[in-house]
Amino acid sequence: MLKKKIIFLLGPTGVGKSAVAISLAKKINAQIISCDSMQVYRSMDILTSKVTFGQRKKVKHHLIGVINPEQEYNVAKYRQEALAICDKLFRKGKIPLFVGGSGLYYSMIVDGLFPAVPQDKLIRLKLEKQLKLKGNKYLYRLLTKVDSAAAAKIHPHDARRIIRALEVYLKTGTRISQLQKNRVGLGKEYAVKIFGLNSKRQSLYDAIDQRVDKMFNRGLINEVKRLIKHKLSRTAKCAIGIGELKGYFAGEYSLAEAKRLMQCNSRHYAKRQLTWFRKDKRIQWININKMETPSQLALKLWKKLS
RNA sequence: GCCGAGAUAGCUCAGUGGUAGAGCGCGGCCCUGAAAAGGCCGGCGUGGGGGGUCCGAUUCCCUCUCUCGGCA
Repeated sequence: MLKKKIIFLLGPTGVGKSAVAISLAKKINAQIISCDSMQVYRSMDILTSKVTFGQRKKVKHHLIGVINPEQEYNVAKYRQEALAICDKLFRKGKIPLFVGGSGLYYSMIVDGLFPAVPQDKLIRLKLEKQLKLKGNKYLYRLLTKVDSAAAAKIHPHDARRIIRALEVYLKTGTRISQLQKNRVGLGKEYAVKIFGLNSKRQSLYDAIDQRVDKMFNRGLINEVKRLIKHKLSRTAKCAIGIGELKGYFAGEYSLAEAKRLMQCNSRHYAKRQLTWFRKDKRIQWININKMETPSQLALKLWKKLS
């Protein structure tokens, strides 16, 4: 039986994945599935550097602008939706091309998520309250008692992960460290190709700085002004640019400073993405050295698909 | 030209007669239902040049250069 092809194109923010992906998709009759935790939101087009509608007409893009920014989103939802789209594409004889930079989302598609233990609002609230009252040391000690393996992996300051681990234990009576062993990723029926796009650090940072400049020229300020009239979900409001511009709107600092902060935070983000991807030895890296066009890069990738 | 202040990490600046720190930046790392989030680790240095005092100078003295104020 012929294996089902799935292709991933990963890389840090601003490296130029989108254009390459479109060019590649056209060559191989693929459709693009975004692998981006922020582009799933509507009304955040400039902010998250979505590809234009015109470009999206050339190649069908999935999971871009499908969620209301007032709603929360997470990996589990993403995985479910992305895999459903994958199946649909296979039935149509199309190749799914995942494109994005959200390392966790990528990893949960390829390597799987442990059996469903969704968030539990009540348990969460209780734990968050305890965190405020008694501090993270208290919660960490609690975790050490119920799941020492998880505690060993989590830093005592990392409140978010401590809470999640406790939540899983309190809800199911099973340790998260135990559950994490049961991951089901993409099976043998798939032929998976994973590419990473990267460039020299300085060029990447220059590109990021320029991209933020362009966002402002395209009307970022108005977009964010419109956006923050609504009560954004705690996931949506994490997009780089919202907090930075809010500070400016509140008169805490100048517009130039807001821009500087955005550039700085985007660079930090890109650096963390690279750390995440670097350890994944399945990724075939394509380094952009010269003035290669997206279609030239796509051709390079295409040749490696053979 | 005169007077004053200063010159220390990529930037802004502390500090000390026994070869130096902080914040930011920068680098590395962790990551399983918030992931553009959250957390951890790392000082990356010809102390402006030259001379002197001293066992020893980044620190004290002299001088030069430069920068910033003020007066001309």
